[in-house]
Amino acid sequence: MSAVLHNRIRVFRAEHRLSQSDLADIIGVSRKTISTIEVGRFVPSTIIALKIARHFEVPVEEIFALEQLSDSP
Amino acid sequence: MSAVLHNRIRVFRAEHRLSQSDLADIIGVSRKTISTIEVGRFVPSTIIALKIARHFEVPVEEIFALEQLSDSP
DNA sequence: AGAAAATGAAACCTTAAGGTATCAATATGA
DNA sequence: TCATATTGATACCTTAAGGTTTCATTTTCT
Repeated sequence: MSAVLHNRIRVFRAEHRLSQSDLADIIGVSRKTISTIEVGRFVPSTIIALKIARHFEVPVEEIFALEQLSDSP
Repeated sequence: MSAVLHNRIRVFRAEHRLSQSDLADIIGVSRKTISTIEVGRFVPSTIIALKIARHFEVPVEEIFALEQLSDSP
């Protein structure tokens, strides 16, 4: 199941002038969660992805994208 | 972070005549993973959600939807 | 420059995701 | 009807997500 998850959270945060803490509070998670997702260390749950996308009013695919690796078609 | 994640995987599987095993193989996860997600017992990772949506050629939001509960805006 | 805000990271902990294997019940089809 | 496929569930295990807290570094703003 090795795939890399790219994200553009930082871009959307910047556009909306939100700090990681701001977004974390809005979404209802900890700042660490936003930070680790943003840096690409953790893969968020679908619930978190949907909440972030919903807040920025874009589809999930505009924020998160798969980068194909070796396996998993 | 209590939210319920609705999904329409079964509908898309039916339309595409795929068994849980079929989809599991295509996505690269176990059948149990598809089953538990479909039944709503587990919340899948964003990677799995993207892979499922990509296979059915629809946005994630057409397959997975948040159902608001008490907290978490 | 100096204070305050923002960010990345680390340690530590708890719980959920996801894997394998197996079984029973239900569909499906020849 | 009988065989096969499909599905839901269970038990057990491993690892990653996500939380809290804290610290150092970097940005940002006066």
